[in-house]
Amino acid sequence: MDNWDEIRTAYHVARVGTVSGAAEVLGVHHATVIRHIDALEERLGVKLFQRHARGYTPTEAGEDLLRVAQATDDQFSQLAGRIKGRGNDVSGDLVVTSLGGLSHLLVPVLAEFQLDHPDIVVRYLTGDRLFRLEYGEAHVAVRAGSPPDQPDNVVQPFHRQKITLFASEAYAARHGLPQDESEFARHRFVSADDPKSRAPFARWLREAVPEACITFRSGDVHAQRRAIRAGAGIGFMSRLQADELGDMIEVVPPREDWSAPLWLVTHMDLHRTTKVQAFLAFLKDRARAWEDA
Amino acid sequence: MDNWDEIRTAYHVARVGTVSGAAEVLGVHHATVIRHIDALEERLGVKLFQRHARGYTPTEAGEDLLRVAQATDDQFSQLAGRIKGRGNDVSGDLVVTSLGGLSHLLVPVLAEFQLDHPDIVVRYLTGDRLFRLEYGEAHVAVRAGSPPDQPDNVVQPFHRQKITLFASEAYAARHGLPQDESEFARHRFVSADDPKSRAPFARWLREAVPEACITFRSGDVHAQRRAIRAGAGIGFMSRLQADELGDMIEVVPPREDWSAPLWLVTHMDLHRTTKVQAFLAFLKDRARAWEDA
DNA sequence: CGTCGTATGTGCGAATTTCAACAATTTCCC
DNA sequence: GGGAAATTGTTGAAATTCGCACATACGACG
Repeated sequence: MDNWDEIRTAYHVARVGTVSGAAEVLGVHHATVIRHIDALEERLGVKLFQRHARGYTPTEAGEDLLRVAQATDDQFSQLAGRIKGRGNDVSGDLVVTSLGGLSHLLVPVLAEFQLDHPDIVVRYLTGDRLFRLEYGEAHVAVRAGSPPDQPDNVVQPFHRQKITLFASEAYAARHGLPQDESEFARHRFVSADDPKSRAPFARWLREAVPEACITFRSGDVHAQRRAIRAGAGIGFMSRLQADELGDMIEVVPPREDWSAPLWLVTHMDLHRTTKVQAFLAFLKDRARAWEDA
Repeated sequence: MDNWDEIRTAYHVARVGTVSGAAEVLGVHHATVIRHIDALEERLGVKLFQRHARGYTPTEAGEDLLRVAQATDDQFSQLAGRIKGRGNDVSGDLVVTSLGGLSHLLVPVLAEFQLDHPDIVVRYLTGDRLFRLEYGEAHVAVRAGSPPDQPDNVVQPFHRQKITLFASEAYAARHGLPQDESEFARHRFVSADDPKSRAPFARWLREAVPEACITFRSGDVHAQRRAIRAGAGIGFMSRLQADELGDMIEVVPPREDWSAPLWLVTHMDLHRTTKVQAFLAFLKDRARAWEDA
């Protein structure tokens, strides 16, 4: 039973009772309707209508088709309503992904956004692997570093974190603070575990500080942060994070070339939807407050 | 939501996950599939799939469509099965119509046919108006008189009733019986109420018998029969009916030109179905027994 | 009884759809 | 890392479908 359009044609003929009337409803020529019916009957091997000069009267098979097609038409109408409506309301899942290290930025925003839109179910995905927008794994991704260049993704600059070296007050009390770069060699540092990290501040650290001074390494950003907080060493952190933790001392002023830019990435197909647009607008609005920090 | 074929295409794409795979299943070119999807998405204003090099991943809207279309496909498959099967088994309604005067012939046959085919529901329609095959009011009609010449109906000769004049024994005892036509004028006759009846025996009666002698007239054949039986007059009846009633005297031998031929009429569209064919074969078989009477 | 309005049915030209081939990209696998 | 396979995307050519005009038939209404 292929060719659903012919079923739809037969359905309207059964409803209206005449080929001409059905043709008018369908917006096609009545010859087309006749040909559809003939083709469908030939394929089924059963007459669906009895032809007479006053119109088409459905046979038992035709009435059976009428019932089924009526239900189908209802189903499709509801489906169209749902689909068209879905584009214009903010509901369903909103899947956001980012590197785990950005959760302190995103989670409060996500929570507030969910409060504004109760029909939304927020799913915040983080992990070591990158979740891929092109496979529909997420609606919005926050990426760091060099601008992503996926062809099907729409990328926009988001936020530039002010990043610099921090030490805890406990560390400063014990080891003092370096006054300039020449004193770095006698301090301890906390850094990422990955020696090939392309983050600008990580590259700077590899050049400015002897490797032996990096005494605490972890692949997890949260663990690094806790280590700095606990006085394990001096390490990079954003000002926002430092403010939040409290008792953190800014070792040197922020440098522009340390800060990794953040990018908002959405898939082309989803970028236009009001749900995604609503979230992007909300996120950018909240991000303006960060700039003042 | 018109163009059901595009929904069907989208359904298969959502099922298989790739345009190429869906195209193979559908037996069309993959460019066709792409255009269907594009057209459907444009009309809905919402993306149904996210495109990537590994295939098409359905969005929420696409998954919604998948569910609905899946159900639709099931429904249509079942429908096709029912419709195709219906052509080959003897079930459902069997609607037979005839003039009311033939019920004594048809009812026993219909009852026996229903016994042979328990899935059949026999509906026997009689009435003063002719039920019209071309409007689907009946599957089979038994017509009398000149061969019907409807273009869409298939007509076959059925049976020729042996018709002649009968009188009840009570009438014969009271009035005697006419020995030849010259004595008709002093007898009483039972006939149809319609002075314009074109039935051959009715026309003959109008010419052979003075109108004043027709003392009992009724539009209902059964009433005429009862009147003859009650001795109200001499009247036309088939031999079969007379045998059934008993105590009837054949006034004159049957004449070939009195008997109205019966015709079996079916609508072209229904004539080929096994249900109708089964009934026609059954009816003709039983009719052979009448010939001997 | 004839006319008119509405219906189905059919041949032919045009428009839309479909097909075929090629290009580009990604992933898988060695 | 590199080649092979698979998939999407695009453009011109072919085929199917569609629309128009006309023929035909039937019922309603004076």
